[in-house]
Amino acid sequence: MYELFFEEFNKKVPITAEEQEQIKHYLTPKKLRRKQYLLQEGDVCKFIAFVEKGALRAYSVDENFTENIIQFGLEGWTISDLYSFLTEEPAVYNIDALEDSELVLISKSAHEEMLQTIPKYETYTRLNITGAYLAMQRRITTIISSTAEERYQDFINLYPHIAQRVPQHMIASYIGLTPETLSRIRKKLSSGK
Amino acid sequence: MYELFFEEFNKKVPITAEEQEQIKHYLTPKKLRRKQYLLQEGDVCKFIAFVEKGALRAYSVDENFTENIIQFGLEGWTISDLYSFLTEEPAVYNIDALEDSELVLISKSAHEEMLQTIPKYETYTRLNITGAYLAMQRRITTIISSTAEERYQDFINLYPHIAQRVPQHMIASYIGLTPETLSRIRKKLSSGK
DNA sequence: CAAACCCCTTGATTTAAATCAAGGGGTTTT
DNA sequence: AAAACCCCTTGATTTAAATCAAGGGGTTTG
Repeated sequence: MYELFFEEFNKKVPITAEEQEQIKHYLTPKKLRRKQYLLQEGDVCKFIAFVEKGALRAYSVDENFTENIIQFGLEGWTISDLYSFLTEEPAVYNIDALEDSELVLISKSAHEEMLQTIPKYETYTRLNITGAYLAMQRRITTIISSTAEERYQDFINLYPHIAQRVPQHMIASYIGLTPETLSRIRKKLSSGK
Repeated sequence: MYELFFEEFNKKVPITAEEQEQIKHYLTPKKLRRKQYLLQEGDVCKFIAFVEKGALRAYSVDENFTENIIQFGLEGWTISDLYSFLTEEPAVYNIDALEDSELVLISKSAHEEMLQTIPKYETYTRLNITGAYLAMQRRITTIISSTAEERYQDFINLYPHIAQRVPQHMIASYIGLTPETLSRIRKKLSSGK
């Protein structure tokens, strides 16, 4: 139920069995069916979600109803609309499941209580958000200075297994391309040009 | 010398005069002249820099010697090659001053000691990196789903005063455009089209 | 089992932005 | 004070990617 969560936690901050028991009280398991929403835009985001099993995505929808995927959430990853979570303003992102999934949710009050009472949780959170920041910085660097093909290559190098679990059109959206362009790039790359 | 640093610190985490004195021991003031490097790619980044006064930029250089600006650093902001700082691998970014500047540097050892001994410093760091993450997430959302004009508008809305302190070609680089394109957008926007 | 849906690819055309070139004007350096 | 440099703009052309359209094939639903 929380196996992977504590495995990842211990990678970042080793904790005792006692601390683990303490933290468990703040965690809420949740299952999602494929295509089921975890968060819809306009609602306040009231949790941080850790993915024990499955795959999620976070995306915004623009005025042409185009979905822009900003984040995937696979096993071991954390996903949220963090701005909404922290400020309690309405979310701008939607989050739903790409396959049946099992999550560990941390509510706002649990989050704040643990920050106050469990120093290793604050360290875990700082390291988590630092890792997310670095991933995003790297991503911006790539997006700003790369061709479409380079973007796809970079994505595949970074996440070799995601392509098998996520539709091509979602990968295209995530890296800022159209599905047709991605299709042409894939053809070109596979024919060795 | 550390006035703005503690002002920003207290905004995030109020600290006592005693804690402030304690933290002061870990801080190192530094002045940079305009165009002077703080960091060059290939060197390990050994500090986190807080900008008391002035303006800096962080950028990478691609194989065509094109500079891609990933971050500006104005008063009140923190700037570093964080990946290099944390992993001690060679930096991929350069950081230099756009005007004469005064900084507060935090070395790796100071950073780690304060994390261990001053809980409010860990909170300050977590809140800092969380803010940076949210800014970057918002930026990725904009870059992926906007036209060139929308990108510039968004930049100007977010940072109305930066345009007066930073050359246009650097703003163009930061938002992923060429100077010529930015110039045409500015002309179009100012003529009310 | 058929209809409906979804994913992906391909071709043709359009378009937003890049690239290349040139020049005006202000600032900095010698 | 002049040369050198830098910033910015504009025009012309090219190009990478988007858009539009169409269709094949697999999966899901009724």
